[in-house]
Amino acid sequence: MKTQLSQRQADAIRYIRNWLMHKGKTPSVRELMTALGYKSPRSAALIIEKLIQKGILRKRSNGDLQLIKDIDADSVHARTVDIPLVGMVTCGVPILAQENIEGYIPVSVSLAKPGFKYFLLRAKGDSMNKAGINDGDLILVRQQSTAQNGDIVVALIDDEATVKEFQHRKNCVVLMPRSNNKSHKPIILTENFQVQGVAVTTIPKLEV
Amino acid sequence: MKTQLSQRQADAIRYIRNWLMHKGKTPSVRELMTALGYKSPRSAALIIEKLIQKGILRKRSNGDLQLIKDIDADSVHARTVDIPLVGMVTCGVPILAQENIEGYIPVSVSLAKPGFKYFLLRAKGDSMNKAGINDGDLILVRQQSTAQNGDIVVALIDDEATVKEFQHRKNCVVLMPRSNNKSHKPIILTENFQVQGVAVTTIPKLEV
DNA sequence: TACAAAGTGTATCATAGTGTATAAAAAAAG
DNA sequence: CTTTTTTTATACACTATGATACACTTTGTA
Repeated sequence: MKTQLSQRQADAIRYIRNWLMHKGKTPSVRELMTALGYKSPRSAALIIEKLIQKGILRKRSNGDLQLIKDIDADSVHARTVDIPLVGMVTCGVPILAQENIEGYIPVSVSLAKPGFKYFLLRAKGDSMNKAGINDGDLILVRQQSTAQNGDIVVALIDDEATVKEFQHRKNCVVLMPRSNNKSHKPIILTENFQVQGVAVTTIPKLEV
Repeated sequence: MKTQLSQRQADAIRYIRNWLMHKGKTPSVRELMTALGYKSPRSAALIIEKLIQKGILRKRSNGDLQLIKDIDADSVHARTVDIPLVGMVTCGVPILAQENIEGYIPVSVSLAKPGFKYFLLRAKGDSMNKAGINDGDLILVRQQSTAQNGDIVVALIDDEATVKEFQHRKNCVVLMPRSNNKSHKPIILTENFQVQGVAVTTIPKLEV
């Protein structure tokens, strides 16, 4: 399988993959156009035609595009998707709102699997250091509103992104710290609260 | 192999090699024409045909030219080895596959030591300028699949040869940019990915 | 409901650059 | 001089790109 791709075509595939990951659909011709630096929709349409011809894209009956044989994450050819890095959480706003996103970091698709939404969160404090999460680490979080007992979850408590261990009790939810610092206390919540996501991996602090 | 070359043919090879090293492609027929002082594209095309006939150039299936061997390599006193120059990376194929090699460039054996495999790669962008690697520089890479923390490695990320600093963390691998441009982000990968090689030297871009 | 605005994919035509081919002109060799 | 080789001047087909237009769908609003 030796598919000769031009630079533009490779850029297009990566752009489409990211768009799929974050918005759940493929970009329009004009969005691809501006993203690739073209000035005519025709040029982007031609790129798409070429990719369809090469069997990488497919056009469904309803006109939508589908990315076919892209996701083969072998160890030699690493593929990545851009995951938003959430910095400070702004009050009263969804955690993934534009104003909370500091930037996008490429993450291997073997960590951030297409089909789910992820974000990266910078850990603060030492409330989870027994779980290997220390101040400044990056936490890769899969966005979902449900959790199992023992999961490390991200929750919005008092307009702050909190990382704790999830424990569902008889009629309430407890968020447990995992720290050797005794000053951190469990947080007790009612059952009808929502988690923002579940931690998948942590990346030790990157000194930049 | 004593290939007798006319002056014009030798000039053409030098010109083509410079284009390969600095622009990453072979010149068009008309550019060769003006460079050699011809006034008709036919003349330059004839030169190319002759060089193909002598086995110095090769025409690929897609029409691009490839520099098979370099004239300097014929000179006995020059203690050089021909190192493949890798251009666009074809997806799903080893980085040193024939279709990725634009040509061969003579490099001193004091840099490319016999016993290892090397290739040359053209740096793109400014993501490593703090490490002294700037856009357009040629990077001499020793081919190997292991790396130490802090090594400047070449990896295949999203069908592109990426040059970054290698950092192995607890449960993942991070490729760090070394730039004073903040827009470059680290790339987060899993442990089961392979490095293509380690940068040995960089050859700064020269003006043509 | 009706209508306007914006966004969608697609098509048309023009332009510039590409490699290549043809035949005439010029130069070199006999 | 004639013959052969090299160089020139064009022409042709092909590709990539750009500017623009057209019909269609969605969406918000009156």
